[in-house]
Amino acid sequence: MSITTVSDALNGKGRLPDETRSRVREVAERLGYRPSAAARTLRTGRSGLIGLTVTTYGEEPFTFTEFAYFAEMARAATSAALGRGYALVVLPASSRHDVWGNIALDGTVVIDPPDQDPLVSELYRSGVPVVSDGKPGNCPVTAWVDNDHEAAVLGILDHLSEAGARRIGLLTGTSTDTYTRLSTEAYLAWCAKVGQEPVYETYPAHDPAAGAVAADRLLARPDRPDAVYGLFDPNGTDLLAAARRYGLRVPDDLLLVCCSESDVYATTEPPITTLSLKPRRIGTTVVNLLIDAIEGVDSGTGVDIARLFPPRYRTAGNGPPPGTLMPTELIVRASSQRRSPRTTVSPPRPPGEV
Amino acid sequence: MSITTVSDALNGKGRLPDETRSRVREVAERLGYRPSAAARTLRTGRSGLIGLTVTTYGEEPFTFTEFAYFAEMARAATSAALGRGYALVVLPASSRHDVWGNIALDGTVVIDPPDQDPLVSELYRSGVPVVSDGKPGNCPVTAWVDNDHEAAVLGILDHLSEAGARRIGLLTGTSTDTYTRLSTEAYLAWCAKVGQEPVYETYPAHDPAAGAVAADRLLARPDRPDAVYGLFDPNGTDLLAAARRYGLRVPDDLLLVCCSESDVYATTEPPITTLSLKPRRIGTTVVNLLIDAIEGVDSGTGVDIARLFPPRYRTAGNGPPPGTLMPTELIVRASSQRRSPRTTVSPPRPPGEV
DNA sequence: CACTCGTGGAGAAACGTATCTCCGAAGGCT
DNA sequence: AGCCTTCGGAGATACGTTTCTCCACGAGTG
Repeated sequence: MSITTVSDALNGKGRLPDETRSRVREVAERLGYRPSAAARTLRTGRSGLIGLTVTTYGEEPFTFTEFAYFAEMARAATSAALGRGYALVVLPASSRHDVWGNIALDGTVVIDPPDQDPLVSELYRSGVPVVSDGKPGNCPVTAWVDNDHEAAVLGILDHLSEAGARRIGLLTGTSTDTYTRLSTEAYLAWCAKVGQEPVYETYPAHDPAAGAVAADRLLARPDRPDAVYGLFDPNGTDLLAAARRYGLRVPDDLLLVCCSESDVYATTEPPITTLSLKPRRIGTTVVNLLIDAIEGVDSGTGVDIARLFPPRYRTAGNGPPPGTLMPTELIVRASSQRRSPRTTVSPPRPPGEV
Repeated sequence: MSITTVSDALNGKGRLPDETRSRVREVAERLGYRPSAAARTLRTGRSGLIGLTVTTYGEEPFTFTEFAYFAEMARAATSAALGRGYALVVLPASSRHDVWGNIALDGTVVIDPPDQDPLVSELYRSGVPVVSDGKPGNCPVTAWVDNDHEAAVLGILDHLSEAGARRIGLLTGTSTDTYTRLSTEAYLAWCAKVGQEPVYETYPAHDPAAGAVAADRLLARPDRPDAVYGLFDPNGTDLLAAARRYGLRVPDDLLLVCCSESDVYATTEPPITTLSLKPRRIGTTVVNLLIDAIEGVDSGTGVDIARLFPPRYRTAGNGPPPGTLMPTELIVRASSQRRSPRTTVSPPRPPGEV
């Protein structure tokens, strides 16, 4: 009885009679044998570990559960990874460098990497697949997934227009992440197209107190908007409170929409129309894309051709990394309708239209 | 130039002149050399990885961000681990068994393990340190941390009594986790002591809709309480809504306290008194205890004696595992005071009093 | 009989690190 | 001069897998 035989028996490889396999398994069970994950990782080059990197705001070590989006996304990602036999390691980009170096990762998910992120560049250079949530600016990534923020904003603006809005304002952030940038750009482009003067206020999105102040500023302007879209989760309550202070009725005097994953907006007075980014879909997709890349699966055909080449040629593809745009979902409630206060949900567009 | 020299130079070990060290480091830098985490783990037996296990409710893969408590606790735990050079792997207890086996963990944090949890037993038997959040029933663990739930409940009941409550009700859960059990027992003991008939309703805490129904049941009883403590985060809003339906004014007709980490209760109408379990403190403590155990540090003296014995003798201590009770914090708001509506915060007791 | 072929299994190398042991050389001491 | 000590570094081994190669043996085949 050799080591080879045991290994083959436990892994279902080699050519062994079933009798030998079961005998080996029985003994292993009796001994309480557990294969060494470290040795297996060393030998196979696979750890079964995926990094989940979150960008950090402010001084907090990391804020990944601050917004419901991150929490939901991380949950879906963990779940999807587990389902395919991988586990997730939460690793803020700001972690001590030695922690990053001490962990064997098969791949990494990065959430909204800043342009020229040195961490992402280094990972990519060392051959670790990187899939980003949020269209990357200049980072070289294996693939990326993002919502169609432009379409989402345009859809909301059109929706508000149809509800009778004449001057639509925006509550947006000061940071330069993709979400904020694309959404704001889409707003400005829409304004240019329809000939409306932009009316917006910005604030540091990571500061919960600043949101209320910014909402107040927006409604205090001389060119006060008659409809507002708030880019961040707490904006709905902030705007509602500000509207009350100014004696504005929602939706009669002010139409309101905000981006949020929270269902508290179903029970506010009035209920507020929200845009959902569907973080669970994003998380699942990101992880599946990453694992496909790790395992060298061409997700189109299921057949693996790239695997026949040495690993270093895998990521040599020139041209932009493949991206997937995922649809958002507008949950229409009373705050954005002057006619019928009934809640309706827009059918999500099918994914894959880049 | 040998492998030994390189290893020593990079790790700051051995006796080498500084000149050699810096030369080696420079070449390593130029080559973009990164040591193999897998090989290091194999050789040293340390992976730098800590498992974070969450018990699962219902059919959802895992619900660890459902309650703010878990989210906060996990965040603090991740942060504390990172600060000491470890990373956290989120691993639901219900994960496929092959995932557990495939990861080299230096230790595991388990959140509220059920009695006789086979997973915990196996980990403990294989020598992996296990620290639990929540006093374990019959599980053999290395150490545990929990809030002083009994003291917390008694404190709340006294607080409500002092505010004038004559009949205090409880909204509790059907599950048998430590938190629910200890809190409910403390309530019943208090009732027995002061001679009040217990008035409580139970519901499956993982079902968000069931909470509102149970709150309604509680206030619909013929022996309707004039004060209620709700054990779970959403109970505050549920009870408030139920009180409105029955035309009860808070705090005039009904005093309200619930356990929550959310600060939405500062802005409800009226603001609601909450009990905070201080999950960040718990998460930090749990992780530090675990890492102390991993590194064989006797947290009392800083001197390591146990390390001198073979590892298998480390956990052989008989007697109950060491536990730490952490204080809670009662944030008193208008809902539990008939006199002064000003918010006050009780001073937290110092930790370490078991 | 000589051969091929399939079956069951053994041997050994390799993954990349950390560490234990040992060795030569140079300098200081008696 | 001989010996001890310190310095700087080389060699070898082990960690526990996976996997490639190879071997022995028996059965079938021409």
